[in-house]
Amino acid sequence: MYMALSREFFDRDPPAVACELLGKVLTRHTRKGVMKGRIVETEAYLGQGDEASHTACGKTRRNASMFGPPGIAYVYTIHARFCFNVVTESAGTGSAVLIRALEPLTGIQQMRERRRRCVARDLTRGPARLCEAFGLNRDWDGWDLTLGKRLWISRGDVLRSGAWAQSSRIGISQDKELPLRFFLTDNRFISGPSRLNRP
DNA sequence: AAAACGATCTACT
DNA sequence: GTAGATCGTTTTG
Repeated sequence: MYMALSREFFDRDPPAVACELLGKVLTRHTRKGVMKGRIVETEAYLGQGDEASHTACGKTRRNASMFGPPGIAYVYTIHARFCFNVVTESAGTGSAVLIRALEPLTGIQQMRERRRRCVARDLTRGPARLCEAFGLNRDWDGWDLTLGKRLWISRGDVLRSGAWAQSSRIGISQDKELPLRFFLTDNRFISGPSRLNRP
């Protein structure tokens, strides 16, 4: 069967984890059955030195779980929606990877029920959209994703070399461009490329 | 207590 | 491509 990713997998620098999460499978079991989605887009947030990270200004009630051990979830609200991250590196570092888009695999009916009136392609294309489809909210903040229980991430397909690409971070003003965003090339469920900065 | 803000989405052009 | 919605969290007075 499919094994949950280990704590060691997440106990590395965020860009490495963000890159290798591509192709992995997010699974959630509910009373209605199982939902699976292939991770196709991610974004790394470094620790406290990173201006764009929620932990840049230290620990608050909202971001507390981001200072926890690697492999636990950090779920926060933004614009009346939720976003789902996985904590990376050792406890106290404050780094994480944001899951930006999934390719729906199984349990699509269940996802559609949570996301009425949306076209199939938009079901899980975007960080807040996938949270709605999977029913992820602040209740999941701090959940240990290495346990392989009701919500976890397992190995997916073996990716051929060059199946992924990286780009600069968007949506934040910085003096330097950082290669922190990753996505599977030629996947129709990524949200990024149409919105990325181009020369 | 009030105001400002944000790792976004939808609808519409 | 973008204006407007939406509301919890943090910051400010």
